[in-house]
Amino acid sequence: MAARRTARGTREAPGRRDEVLEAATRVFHSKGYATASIQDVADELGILKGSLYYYIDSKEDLLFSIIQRVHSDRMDRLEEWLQVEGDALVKLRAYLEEQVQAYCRDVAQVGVFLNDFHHLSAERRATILQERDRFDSALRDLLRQGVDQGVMAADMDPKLTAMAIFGMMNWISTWWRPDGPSTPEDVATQFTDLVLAGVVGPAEGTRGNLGRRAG
Amino acid sequence: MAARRTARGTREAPGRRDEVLEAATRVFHSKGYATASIQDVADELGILKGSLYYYIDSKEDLLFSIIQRVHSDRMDRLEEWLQVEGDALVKLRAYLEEQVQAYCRDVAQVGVFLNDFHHLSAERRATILQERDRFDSALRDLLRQGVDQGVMAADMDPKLTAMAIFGMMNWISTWWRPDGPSTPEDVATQFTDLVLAGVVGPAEGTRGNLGRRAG
DNA sequence: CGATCTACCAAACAGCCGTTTGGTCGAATT
DNA sequence: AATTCGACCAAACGGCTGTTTGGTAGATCG
Repeated sequence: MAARRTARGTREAPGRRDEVLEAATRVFHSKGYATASIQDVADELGILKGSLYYYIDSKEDLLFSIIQRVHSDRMDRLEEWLQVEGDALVKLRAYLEEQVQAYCRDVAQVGVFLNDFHHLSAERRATILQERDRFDSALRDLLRQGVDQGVMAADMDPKLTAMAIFGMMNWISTWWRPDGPSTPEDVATQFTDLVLAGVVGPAEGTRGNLGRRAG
Repeated sequence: MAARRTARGTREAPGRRDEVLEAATRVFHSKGYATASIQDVADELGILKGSLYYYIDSKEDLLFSIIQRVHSDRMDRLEEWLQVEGDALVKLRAYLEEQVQAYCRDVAQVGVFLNDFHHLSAERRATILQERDRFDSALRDLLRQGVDQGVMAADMDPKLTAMAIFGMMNWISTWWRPDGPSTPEDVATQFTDLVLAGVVGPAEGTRGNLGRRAG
């Protein structure tokens, strides 16, 4: 079996540790990190709460492990997306379809990431916030490019529009359920169509005149 | 001074009690209900934590008072909005401009309502959920009418589009700050224009073809 | 002037929290 | 066969939590 060092700190059997993380993810997602107790996580696994400390260092460490995992997944998807070629509309469509589907598929992890992010220690929060800024500005930059290229409405504000898009995506974790009526594809299609048409704006007249009574 | 009954349970001096609610709202909004302690609220007011019980019955009672207040405000705005006349696009514009601005102006209260709603007792939660359903379905119904009237895209799904709109509105409480760069009017304008153009869809061709490569 | 009421303080309460320590028991290794 | 190791149990720890109780200085009132 070759050299099989069981050195301290080396995670050798990833199986059980992953089960712990998954159980904690479910518990944190449904009760919230602050409300959920170590006891709750232990119950979900069927062991005593003290036994959990065989796998974790602290409760916050458990949260960090979960968040780090989703976060790096999300950053990986961003890197891949940056390779997409085409104009701003093509890239925006690719971004939304991929991202929205992922937000549904990993709904529990994403939910913990978004809701309980601020329970991390200051240093850990800062580490992740730094990368998260890259994530946020990527969308803003894309929208700005769309305006500059003339394919999106001239009076569209990239910053606020980005917040609107993040809002509808981030909110997914609060209502979407895998056993619900809508598939990840359904959500992605509807959200994408809404935003795409939205940033382009109406064909007739200026953007802000839809649904406005003559004046 | 006429009859000035100081009957038990009658809130006679609304001043200080309101200060308590406002302090709790600030604390709950920034730390979250579960994390925030009665101690934190007392510190914000500059009194001892035991003294708080002169004004409240329990911590959950405090939360309920806050939530009930925002909730009834929101329902009041809904009632007023139901009186607006015009086609679906006119009504949607009125809805968004009013709602988005209110979500900014009462950002702390709305934040507590959305984030800590699930910490209420089961009965209280059920009471509010019932009315909240009316709130949610009002927007869904409006979108459905828009499709039926032919002023909105035929392939737009009212349920999912409503969730997208709620998402961008509800997310406001997590990022918008009164001392930030954008005014409530800015946000309302951008969000409204985005959604209005979005639900109508692009003029040329079908809705789903924007930003899609030929195939 | 005495009584009542308002708005708090001071101190304690039980209960749950995250965490630590020491032990156990079967399986794997040597 | 002896030892080590992985995976957990059992029980305790101090600390903080929400809440209660009893008291009190000052304003108000009759």
